[in-house]
Amino acid sequence: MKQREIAALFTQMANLLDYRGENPFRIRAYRRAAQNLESFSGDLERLAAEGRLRELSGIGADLAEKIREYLATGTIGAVESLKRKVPPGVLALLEVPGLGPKTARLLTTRLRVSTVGELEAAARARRLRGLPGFGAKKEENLLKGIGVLARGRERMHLGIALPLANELLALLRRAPGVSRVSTAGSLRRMRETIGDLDLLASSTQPLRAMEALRRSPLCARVLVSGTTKASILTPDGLQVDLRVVPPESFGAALQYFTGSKEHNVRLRELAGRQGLKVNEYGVFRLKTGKRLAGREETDVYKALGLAWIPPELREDCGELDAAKAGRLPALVESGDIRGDFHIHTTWSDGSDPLSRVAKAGASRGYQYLAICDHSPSLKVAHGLSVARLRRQMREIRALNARGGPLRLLMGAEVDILNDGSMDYPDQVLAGLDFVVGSIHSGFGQGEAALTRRLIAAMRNPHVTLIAHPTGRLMGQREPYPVDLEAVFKAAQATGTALEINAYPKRLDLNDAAARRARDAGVMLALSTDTHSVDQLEQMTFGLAVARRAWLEPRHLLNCLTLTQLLAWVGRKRNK
DNA sequence: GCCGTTTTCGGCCCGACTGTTTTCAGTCG
Repeated sequence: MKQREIAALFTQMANLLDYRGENPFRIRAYRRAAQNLESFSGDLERLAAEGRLRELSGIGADLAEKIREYLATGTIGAVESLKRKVPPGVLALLEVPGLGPKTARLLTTRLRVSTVGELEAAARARRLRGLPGFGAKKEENLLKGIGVLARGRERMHLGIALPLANELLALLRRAPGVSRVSTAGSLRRMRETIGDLDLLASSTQPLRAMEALRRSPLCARVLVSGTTKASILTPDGLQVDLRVVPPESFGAALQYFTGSKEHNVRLRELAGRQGLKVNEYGVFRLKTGKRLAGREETDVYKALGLAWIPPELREDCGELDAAKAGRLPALVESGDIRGDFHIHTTWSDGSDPLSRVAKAGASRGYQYLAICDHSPSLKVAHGLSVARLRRQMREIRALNARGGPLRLLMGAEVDILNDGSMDYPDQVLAGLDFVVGSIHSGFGQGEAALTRRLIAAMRNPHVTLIAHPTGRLMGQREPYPVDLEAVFKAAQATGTALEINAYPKRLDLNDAAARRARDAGVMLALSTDTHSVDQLEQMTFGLAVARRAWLEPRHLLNCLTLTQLLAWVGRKRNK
């Protein structure tokens, strides 16, 4: 996680340089480097040790040296010395929405304001409106910005953002003149958390679409509203940005507003080298201004000599090179999913009985569901004693005997105990079709001990899958420390699958880790950790992680047929 | 400060909205 810290310092550097009015391209270089570091999922310290930092895009000789300096000393001298040259509160002032470097400079030099608190006081005392370029309105907007800052700009997870977006899209679809609508931004890329909700519509009457949004009960406040874009705040304080474009530009706008920013910058550079220009209205020839594409997103990419790139890949992580070379992955799709693992029922802490779960799985077209209730140590979840487990197995056999397209697998989510042993004896595990190993206790043991526990579980021939390998709960619990590279190695060597838990607060493994696991030759599995039948739908979120991790059907246990799956489980046991 | 099918120097993505500056600067994405 050192890359996060360094990214934050590079961003500070950019802000400080910006405040001082330095070369904007130098500033951009710092911002770009920060962004790339932020999303870098590999082992930065190893890269540094091998002298390969400059392989990262946006990192040249100078920034590589600054990264090395941070890894060695924990600080970057250039950042520290620049901080000493500006008034102390500048970085905090720049956090205020609507307040940029120029305004910060004006405030600190002309009014001697150096903290957000002083700024608020000055604004309330109406001392800003005398400044050049300042009026009553700007003063008021800065106060609003301070309010937004104070409330904190929380990112929401996909499980909340997606239903909200669908509701707004339905509302826009009904607006007069609207022909097409779509999500855009990080939501369309299916990032695990969303900052602002970006929506796109094509319409011949854009103002009517804006009006529909403004009049919706989901609009608590209008932030901006022009002829092609509007921003509102929902009652929960979430910002929704709507863009409306004419139908002939829908594809180009969709491409543009989906991002990521880095992906788009690369795309435009690519266009420039071909004598083309890309903006939200289309692809144009620079010389003649002739429009080559715009109505469909696929045509935008095609005009640049590229295959259409799935939104989940648009993070400037090699997707443009792959598209150019025709080597984009054939990403897993929902139709490839043949079953779900890690399902809870009323036998432990689930709220639906086996029969109902089986019916729900069948109606999703699944071939199999692994029923995995808790093991005895997890008392709060009514973990099953061996005797109760055997009774449950009898019920599963009886349900399977009725026939039908779906097979229930006899499984269990078995606690990995503090010493790395499993919460059921081996002969009990041997009688199950599918065994999920989980850590639910002893999170504080430290990285070495936790890693040893996971590896010990994987060495048990009956353990099929390790659930939620880092234990994180977004917004509630940090991941426990674990050496994932060692875990990947052991998973590959033992033939144990690792879970991508689809519960939207977990998404564990996350996209970056799942991609590394794939590269290490590990088999992955999507499971919803369902506690009631409607949660089977959360497979959508797991699929999003898988696609962002560049996974194809061959990388996922869920894409095997029942026969193949049972053979896969058997191979480990017979090793 | 980075980077190279046009380059080791000279470029570097592009446009919307707001407020106040009667023609544009600042901020944002």
